[in-house]
Amino acid sequence: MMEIREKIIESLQEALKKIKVKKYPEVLLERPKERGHGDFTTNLSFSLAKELKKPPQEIAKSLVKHLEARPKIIEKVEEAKGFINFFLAEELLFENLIQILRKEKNYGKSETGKDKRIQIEMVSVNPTGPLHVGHGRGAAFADTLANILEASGYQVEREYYINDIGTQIENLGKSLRARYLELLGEEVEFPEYGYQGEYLIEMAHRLKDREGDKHRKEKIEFFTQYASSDIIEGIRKDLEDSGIRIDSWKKESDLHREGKVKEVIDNLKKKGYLYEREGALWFRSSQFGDEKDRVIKKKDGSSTYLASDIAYHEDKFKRGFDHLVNIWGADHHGYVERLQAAISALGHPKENLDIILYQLVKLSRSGKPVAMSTRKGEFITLREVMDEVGRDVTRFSFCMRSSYSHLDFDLELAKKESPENPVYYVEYAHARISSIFKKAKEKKVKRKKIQEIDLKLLNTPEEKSILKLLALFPDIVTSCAQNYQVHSIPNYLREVASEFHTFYNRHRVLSEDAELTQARLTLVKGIRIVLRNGLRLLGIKAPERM
RNA sequence: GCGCCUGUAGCUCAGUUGGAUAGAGCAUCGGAUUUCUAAUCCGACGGUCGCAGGUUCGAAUCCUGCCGGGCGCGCCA
Repeated sequence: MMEIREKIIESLQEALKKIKVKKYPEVLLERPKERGHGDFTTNLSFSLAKELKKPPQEIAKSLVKHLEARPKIIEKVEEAKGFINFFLAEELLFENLIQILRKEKNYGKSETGKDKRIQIEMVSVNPTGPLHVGHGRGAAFADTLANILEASGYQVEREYYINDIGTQIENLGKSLRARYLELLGEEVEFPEYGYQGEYLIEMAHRLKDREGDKHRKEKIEFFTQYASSDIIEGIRKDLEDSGIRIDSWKKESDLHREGKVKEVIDNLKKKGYLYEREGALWFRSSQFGDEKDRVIKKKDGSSTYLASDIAYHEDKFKRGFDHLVNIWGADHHGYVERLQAAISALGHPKENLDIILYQLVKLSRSGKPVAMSTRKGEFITLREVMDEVGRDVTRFSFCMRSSYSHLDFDLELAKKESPENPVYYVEYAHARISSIFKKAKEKKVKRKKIQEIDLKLLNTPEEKSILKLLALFPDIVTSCAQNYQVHSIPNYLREVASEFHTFYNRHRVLSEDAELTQARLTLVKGIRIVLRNGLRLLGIKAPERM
């Protein structure tokens, strides 16, 4: 479809020359929502009206006069209330259908990001507790976005950054130690900022069952290490079972061990962006748009989380990625500016780092709000939701909404509504088509070669409409990749499924009319390919049968 | 108090860089199948796009103010 857009824009530019307009704004084509307004439309004459001192209608009319219809592309051009509407030639849509069958798995892919390496930092939940629903949203979103970027030709690496050091992790270790000693019958005070969740009690049980009391005298480091790697293992499993791929796991502790944190601090110091005050070392982030300067090394000599994070991003750039994308929960938004400040200070163009925030999930159970806190052990885990409603529903639901929307999630409601989840509507369309092919095989319908099939027989309004819709798929994928959004994919798939179901109810694919049967089999095959490709982007199965 | 996000049908949300008559799903009501899967289809009902101004040919979309909701404002991560 991209080429068509370009061709129309080209003809418009030629027409502009003919009516002697030299200066004109960028020609924008959009897809009208009203069917009667054609397949593409432009408001060009409105933007020209002021300069030419003519009413838009008049400009549009004279442009239309000079727009030669290109028989194989444009069937009709018309002026309407100042807009110029283009109607595509049917042949183009038939040609597109052939392309869909030919490209199959590759239909929807593009080379927008060819030869570009992009890294996505995703999930990166602190290993202090299991993944909860909120994390699940971020993970599903990030994974889908990564799929979309891959489909757009980027070389994508998905990385999980593990904050495996610092006070939180220490508290985790202290908590596990307390639980463990409790089990061994010792009286211990639970740490003030300890993690109170059930999962640590279970972990302590497992430790005791496996290794008895031999860790009674062990130092905190042992428990810290044990607890965090146990939790990481759980997270790894949760992600795997959600179909979420992580290519690389990066530990914060490694950055320290490799001296990268010190290195980056020295580097900033050399550039003159650090200063001392009240015994601490500060970064002049306010010079780069942050609201105030930030501490990078504490009074006690240890470095802050920000220092590690700067080192981490410096490391990513050194690994040669052209572009970095971080998917963060919106609760981290206060952190965006200081990190971007650091990126600029280190001499990287700030456009090379995009931080995409997804809004947090507002959780409730039967209408009652649930405040989630990993520390207090109050949360609904991703695992729980997946067990209750299934992976497909979970992923589809999380990707259906814009990442900016403050999602309401009620577990009871989700359970109740999951049989009605739109994902089944889409999957069902796919299953129905598969069933048609099974039937065709049983009936021994021979498939003709595509060149021999008369696609012009696809002439009902339902068929024409589907053909147009199918042609939009590559544009949808591309625009998702450009805007770092994913929700148009589920919405689009629902539309495709909806049009298919309508078609299915009104017309038969397998009929007495052999020629028509061939044409319609081609059409539904095209639909199936688009559904499959779309579902694959979402990490959801496309069932043959339901 | 300051900052970011957000407010669209009873509910959950779309609405493509400002476009033509604001759309889906769910819910409610009514209808459709001896046919390739009824997890389907068709129809009806449902709106002051939070409120008030402004910008312009044109605003749900941009600007300002107010109101409501979420989140963040540590030498925590």
